[in-house]
Amino acid sequence: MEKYSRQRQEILDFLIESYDHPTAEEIYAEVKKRGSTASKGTVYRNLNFLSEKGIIEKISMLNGADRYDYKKTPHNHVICSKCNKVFDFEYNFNLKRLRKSILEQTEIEDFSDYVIVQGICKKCLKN
Amino acid sequence: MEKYSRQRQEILDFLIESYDHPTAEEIYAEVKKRGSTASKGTVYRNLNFLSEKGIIEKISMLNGADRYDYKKTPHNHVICSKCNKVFDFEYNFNLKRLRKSILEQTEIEDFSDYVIVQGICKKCLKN
DNA sequence: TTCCATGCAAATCGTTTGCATAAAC
DNA sequence: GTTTATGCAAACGATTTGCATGGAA
Repeated sequence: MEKYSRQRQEILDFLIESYDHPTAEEIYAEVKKRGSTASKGTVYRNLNFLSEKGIIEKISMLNGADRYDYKKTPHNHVICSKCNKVFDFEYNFNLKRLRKSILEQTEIEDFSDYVIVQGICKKCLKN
Repeated sequence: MEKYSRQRQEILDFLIESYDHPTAEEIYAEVKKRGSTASKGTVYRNLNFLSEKGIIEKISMLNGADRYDYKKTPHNHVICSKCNKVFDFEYNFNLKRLRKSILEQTEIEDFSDYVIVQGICKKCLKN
């Protein structure tokens, strides 16, 4: 039930080479600049499609537009709650123990092997 | 520069007794039902005020409206990415080590002592 | 030739804002 | 009296949707 399209490919291609968690708006602007015919609706539709497929990750933001990340290797995110910048970090959680805690305490059955932490970045701390 | 108001108190009171991470809309409906005169604008303004003060926590959602939580005791959140339900869980992270990883790998200086995990709940897994 | 994906624009949702009024101090 | 908070409605940004058309299988 899935069909190839040039626009979807262009959007995914951009995300694969992208390392700074762009917003839908930024993705739209960039693929346009590269000559894509993709409309804004198509960009949103494909971002949803790709994240439902598990190919990319939708990063929900505290304030402002969501951001998107191609799933290269599993990694965690820290988000600056002032400027919304997203940083990647690697960390070896005790997944077995974390899994046990969540299963025991909540109704969640299946979950991601990465976490999100909120914080304030150096730059914003100065201001 | 801060002044008491009945509406703010009503909103906070509701959040204190609330254990299910309501949205702004739900908070508005509930305080209204209890006889508050608070308008929707006032609800939003106060939720922002209270979360900037650190009295409540704003939980940014993957899809749909943000949710709010009175800060009872520090705890982590797992969010079902299908139905958006938020579950609390307690877990003893190795905060020292986590702190070190984040400081070394990112520009984040100061961060929360809880994490957010994404998952799918039992109910949604069935469908 | 059948569907799925697109482009476009209008619609929707969640949230913020401007302004006149009301309440706190 | 001065300042901060409110109510209301309009404005806003981000995202979704309906519909006619175009492109892939």
